[in-house]
Amino acid sequence: MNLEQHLSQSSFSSDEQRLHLHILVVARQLGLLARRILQPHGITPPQYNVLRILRGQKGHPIAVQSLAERMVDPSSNTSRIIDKLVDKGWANRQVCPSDRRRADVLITDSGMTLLAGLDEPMSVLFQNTMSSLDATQLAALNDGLSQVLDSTDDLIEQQS
Amino acid sequence: MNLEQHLSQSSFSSDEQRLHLHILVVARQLGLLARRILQPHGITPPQYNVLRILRGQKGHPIAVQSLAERMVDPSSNTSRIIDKLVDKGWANRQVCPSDRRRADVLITDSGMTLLAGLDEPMSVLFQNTMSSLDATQLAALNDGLSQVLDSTDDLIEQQS
DNA sequence: CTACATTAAATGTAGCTACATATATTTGTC
DNA sequence: GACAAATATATGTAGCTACATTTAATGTAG
Repeated sequence: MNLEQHLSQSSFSSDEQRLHLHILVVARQLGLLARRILQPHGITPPQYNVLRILRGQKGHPIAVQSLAERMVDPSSNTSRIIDKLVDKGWANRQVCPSDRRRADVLITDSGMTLLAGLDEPMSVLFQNTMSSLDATQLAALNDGLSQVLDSTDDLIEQQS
Repeated sequence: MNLEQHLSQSSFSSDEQRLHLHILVVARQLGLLARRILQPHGITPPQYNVLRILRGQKGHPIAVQSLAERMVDPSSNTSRIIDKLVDKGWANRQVCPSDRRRADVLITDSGMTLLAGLDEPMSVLFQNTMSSLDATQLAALNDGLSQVLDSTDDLIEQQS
């Protein structure tokens, strides 16, 4: 089932447009599959993303702003994502003593336990979705998307 | 700026995970750029997606369900997207006489005019974001993502 | 030391998705 | 023809993003 069949469309106006749509459609499917793994554990993809960043801090607290920079979806909503994590006992938030505008965020033991149980199924998901690609293709896709990321970064920066 | 820099992360656990994140991050950026082109015209990406499908019908009405199948984000919310298009005068909806459960949707002249003005800037966006890729890379990316799409389709189907 | 600008985080709003459910209509079975 | 199953669409809800604004704390110039 190629993109044309997936969207019931006979053709696209250019290979560039086709790639654009390919990226959007595949991203949607990957997000959907991840969501279904996470949902039974009561966690959403952005919450999982934040929790993984917190674990990567290895005990060092991190400010909300630095968290936002590392997220897949860096937005001004990081505060609200953290609210949910704190509500569920997976993270801790406290005002930074040296700069009381800042909020230091830390993962809790409960959060670490949750992540430990999710590592394997998520890793299996990565393998399953990419299983048809050989090492050469994997590298070519990563390289190509890295170039596209550069272009989009430039275009987004130009606008600000 | 590669993915590691973009997410302020030193490494990933596998090339598969790196590709997974690459796809999500690039999709987000492409969506953001598209949104900024569309926003001044008062239309959102999903609304634009639906309107383009309606134009592709060349005057033939289409049912909500068929529309949903052709969308990048096929969801149960197509009705609400159409609500917005109708409110803004870009589309028409009327009960299908032969099956009154169905709603036939058509693009209006106003909708056609809107799309005509958006064709060029959107096409420029596709070219700009993909400009660093040569024809071989474009083909490799489209082929690779097509394989991933197959895998995700299989995995999603298994679950239903 | 006061006034203004800057910064960090939180909040308000509109629009979106995913999932579940409700409503209305048609189809199929007896 | 009545009635259950299936179908097409619409609606309810929680959580999400993008953008703008607000609140609180810190920096800085005079």
